[in-house]
Amino acid sequence: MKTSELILQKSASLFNERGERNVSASDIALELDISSGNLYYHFRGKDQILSTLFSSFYRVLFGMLSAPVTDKSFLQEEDILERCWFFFAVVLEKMFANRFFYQNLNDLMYRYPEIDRGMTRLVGMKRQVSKALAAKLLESVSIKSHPERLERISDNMAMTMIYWLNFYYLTGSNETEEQAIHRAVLQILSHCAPYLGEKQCKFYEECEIIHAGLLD
Amino acid sequence: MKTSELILQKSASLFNERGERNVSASDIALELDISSGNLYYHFRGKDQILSTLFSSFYRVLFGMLSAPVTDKSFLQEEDILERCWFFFAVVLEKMFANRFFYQNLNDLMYRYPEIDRGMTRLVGMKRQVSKALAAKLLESVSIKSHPERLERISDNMAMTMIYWLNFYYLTGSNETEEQAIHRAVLQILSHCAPYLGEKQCKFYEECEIIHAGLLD
DNA sequence: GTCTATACTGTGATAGAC
DNA sequence: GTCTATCACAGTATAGAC
Repeated sequence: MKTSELILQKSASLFNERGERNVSASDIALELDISSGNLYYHFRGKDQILSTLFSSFYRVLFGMLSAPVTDKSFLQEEDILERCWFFFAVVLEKMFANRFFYQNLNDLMYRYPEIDRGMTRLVGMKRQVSKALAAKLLESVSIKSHPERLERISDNMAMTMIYWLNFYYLTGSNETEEQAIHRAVLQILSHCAPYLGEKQCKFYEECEIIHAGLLD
Repeated sequence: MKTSELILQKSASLFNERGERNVSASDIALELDISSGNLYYHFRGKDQILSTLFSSFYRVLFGMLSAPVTDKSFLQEEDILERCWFFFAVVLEKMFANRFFYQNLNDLMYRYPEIDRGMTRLVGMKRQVSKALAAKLLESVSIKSHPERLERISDNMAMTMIYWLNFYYLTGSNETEEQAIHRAVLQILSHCAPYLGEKQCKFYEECEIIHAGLLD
């Protein structure tokens, strides 16, 4: 494996572990058993490592988030709730692998205009997608007459997508990655739970039961 | 006003503005037109300033959060939703004034064991209070048989309490402090909205209307 | 590509004069 | 209490040898 690839990989894992601010260029070099001079040969500095990590993260996540609004068939499916479940699970998995961006969101956006712009766009997509999915899930319910209600719900979904893993960490829980992600998906969908139709409600409750089972 | 008081006050406002990590002891001294030597006479360093700010924040917020579970009469009131509204508004106002703690929560908890312990306890209280309030608000509804549903809702409330202001900032909104806080309260209460009784629902909708009016 | 050596910077921190 | 040095150190960055 190429050194520059190794640097990116190790940087991401150290950032996740200790927080981006608490990892210096020398720390990364040290952990990889290379000299810091070598590291600076491959990247102009920590800034560029971060920038590279972010653009690749941005590209992938943006693609994932676009799917439901781009792919016409997505929203038409019979089993829309199941599709939502998988959609959020995949997105959250990607976010989890790069959770250092979310754990220090404000600081990173303050210091790097590039991350600021990118994250703002990603948040925009998250809200847009949440709104589209919520609208579909709740189309049979009578909140159509309350547009601000729908917005309230989709904003809650977007916020949960972004912050649930942080929050869950705060509660001192130490589940496996898989459990944490499933729980997060459940928590996102919970915003729609009171409005679900009978068949969808059944699926949602099954998810709850399966998740409860995982915790034993 | 005493210099040490001025230091604390200016530190908090700079932390809110630029993020704690981006403010050095010399920055604080500079902004106050005092020498950094003078600052170090009053505090052992930035650590101690932060520690002082946190203990005072912790003491006040913990007291506020305890009220509903300590004060027996709180949950017995007729107008429980109104009381919840004021409760959250007061708590959020305090949190807003010290928002730098929440904007860099992970990093601060990673670096300062004291903040870690304190914040963990505060989060615990937030969850406990949310649960008690949600249980009261929803007591007439049939989710009593679904204890995990109640937990889902109260966790959503606690998460919203902690992260809504961060999220709202991400959406690029630039409301006044007052509007932002009112919106946050509304968003917290929205988790209970689908389960409210007729009379409470009316109050909730009034809040929505008033808030919408504020935005014009 | 990789190393060693070195220089620059910002921040944290203290001593001693006033 | 407040100031003016001054020091120590960590993190960033570069030059030049191999």
